[in-house]
Amino acid sequence: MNKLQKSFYLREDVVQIAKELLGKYLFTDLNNDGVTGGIIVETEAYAGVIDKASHAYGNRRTTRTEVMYMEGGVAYVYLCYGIHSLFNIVTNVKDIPHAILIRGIKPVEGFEVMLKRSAKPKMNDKIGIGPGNVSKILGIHFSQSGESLTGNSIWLEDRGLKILFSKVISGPRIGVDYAGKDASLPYRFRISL
DNA sequence: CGGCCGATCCACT
DNA sequence: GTGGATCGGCCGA
Repeated sequence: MNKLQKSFYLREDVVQIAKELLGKYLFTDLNNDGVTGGIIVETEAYAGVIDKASHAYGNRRTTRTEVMYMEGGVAYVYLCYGIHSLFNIVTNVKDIPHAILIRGIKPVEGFEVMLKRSAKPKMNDKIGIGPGNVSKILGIHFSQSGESLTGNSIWLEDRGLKILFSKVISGPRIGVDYAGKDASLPYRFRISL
């Protein structure tokens, strides 16, 4: 197993890391349900205090956003629209609140458990598409915000899958119209597998 | 302390 | 293509 180590998350270029996350494997082992996970196929970068789309814009610190100020390599999970837990990966060093939203995975392990969590009738590659669905099928809850990504509950692996940069589609982020000109930054990355 | 609203999803037309 | 579900956190009073 080639688990991504702390050093991967501590680098300063959050946009670069967001791109590199495509093709990496995201796994969870929670609630004694066994290992579940898949290949990351869509990400969005949130570039900290200067990014109006980020919860940490303007160095805003609250109980919720404090997790983003932790040293890279932890999960930032928060509730959206009262229903969905959205899973983010915190990067950069302590006090630099960078984060990457995982918007989609392609399931590879623990199909039965993920299908059950999704409450969908049948399995397909779409059950992991959408940031709310990612957390849902992986069993991630916003109470897990701050959880380490180098432990045994939630982690990432590099299994040697190569992504052609020519196949990576970039574009503006979703649902951030309120962010002024930052809304048009090409911080969203995805691939089709 | 109360009101507002969001980095969404799904069922329905 | 559209609107309803649903609730914790943020902000202003």
